[in-house]
Amino acid sequence: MVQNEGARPRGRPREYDPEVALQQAMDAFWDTGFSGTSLDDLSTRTGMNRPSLYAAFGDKQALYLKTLEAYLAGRREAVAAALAAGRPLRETLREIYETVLDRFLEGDRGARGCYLVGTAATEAVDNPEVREALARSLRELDGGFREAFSRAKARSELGPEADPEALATVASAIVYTLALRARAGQPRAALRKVADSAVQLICSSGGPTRKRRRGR
Amino acid sequence: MVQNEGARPRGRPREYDPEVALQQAMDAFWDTGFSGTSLDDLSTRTGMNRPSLYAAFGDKQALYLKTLEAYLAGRREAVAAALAAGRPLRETLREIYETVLDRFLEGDRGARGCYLVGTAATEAVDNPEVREALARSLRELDGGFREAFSRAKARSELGPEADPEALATVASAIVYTLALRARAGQPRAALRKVADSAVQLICSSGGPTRKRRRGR
DNA sequence: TGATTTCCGTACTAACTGGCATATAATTAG
DNA sequence: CTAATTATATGCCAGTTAGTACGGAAATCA
Repeated sequence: MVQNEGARPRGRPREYDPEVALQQAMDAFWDTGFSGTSLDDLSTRTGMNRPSLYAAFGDKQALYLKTLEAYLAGRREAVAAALAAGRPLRETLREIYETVLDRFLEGDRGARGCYLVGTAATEAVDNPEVREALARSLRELDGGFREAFSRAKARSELGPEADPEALATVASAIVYTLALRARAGQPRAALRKVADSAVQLICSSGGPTRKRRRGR
Repeated sequence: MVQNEGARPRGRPREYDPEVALQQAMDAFWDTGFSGTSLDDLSTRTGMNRPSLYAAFGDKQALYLKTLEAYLAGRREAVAAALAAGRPLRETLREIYETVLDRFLEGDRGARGCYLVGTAATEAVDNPEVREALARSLRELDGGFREAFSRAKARSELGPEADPEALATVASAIVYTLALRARAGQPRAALRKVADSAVQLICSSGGPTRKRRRGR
């Protein structure tokens, strides 16, 4: 709302908050995909009329790409926060999965899973920019998990034979399967069980030097 | 082509093969999703004009649901074949992943991953029938893997502590991550590495009674 | 006050959408 | 041959699509 130093810009003030509107546009795409969401839908959900949408975000594809970036930025932040806490591997993984689940299960019209899985995957074949965003997203999540496993290994929470790269691909695969399962309507309890099984499998792998810390 | 006992049906013969046309329609949806594929697209890809499409498969959604079922049937068959061979767990898993990868990487316009992940996931929030098909698909694949792990456990390829249910969710998660990665453009070698890491992790879990059969 | 800047709202366009009515072609039955 | 049957082909429909032109509204600046 307030601009630089409270100095309002020159002309008629906007009646929307660009960040809020972007989030609302994302919600719309999240429910019905890129192709399945019309400008009328976007207009309704954001409360902006089409010319304003254009002025603010460009055409439909540009708007969609901006929502993708916003989503990625949010996830990046969440993963970084989980890593920064510096807690044991098990807890870090659990926190990431729990955070992710919260996000996947919200939504007025039912659980929607991961935004990328639900919308970008469909568009990726035909649209190089979306495909690149999807690829970047996969690399980022892999990287985050790899970092977690590397640290755990350095702290001897994992044995010397543990392969952070390999564990990271499995750990991120769990995120995507949770996304799909959420979208298919599976209840939270089932999803949590999936995550817990995976944490168990991952943390009890990689050699004999594992810590046997059961329960929370 | 040939009908029952060579007896041709009454009127003008069709100029298309329903099975081939269904496959072609599937290819179209696979590339651009349900909403992103128009009846014109379908008409072009199948070589059928719209009235023929309607007569053969019903409306767009009915056609799409039929392609989903066909895809599921194909995958069911492939998994059953891999299980029926009765080979060691490692080899069974490897075969399933290799089969799946072949399917995910084919396509004129680039790798397309899993049909369900690429198309049904997007539609699942808004469309109960698609959501149900997606849920069914997840259950089926989980079930197939569970069967594989149960058998392996019975043959002492896995230790008594191994949990077939938990392993199955991880194993199927790998399939979906392969689908996403393929769709994001990752090369076959990278995908194979993902699969191999997962096989390694899965097969070397679950207690002490594991067979240490390295390499092929 | 009036000029300037920025944004909003209506209404429009040309193209495309899913679906269907109708006419015609190709085949079998008698 | 004619009638009946089944498929294809053309073309239309009303509704929707993404995108834009244009005039008015709301603010600042002088």
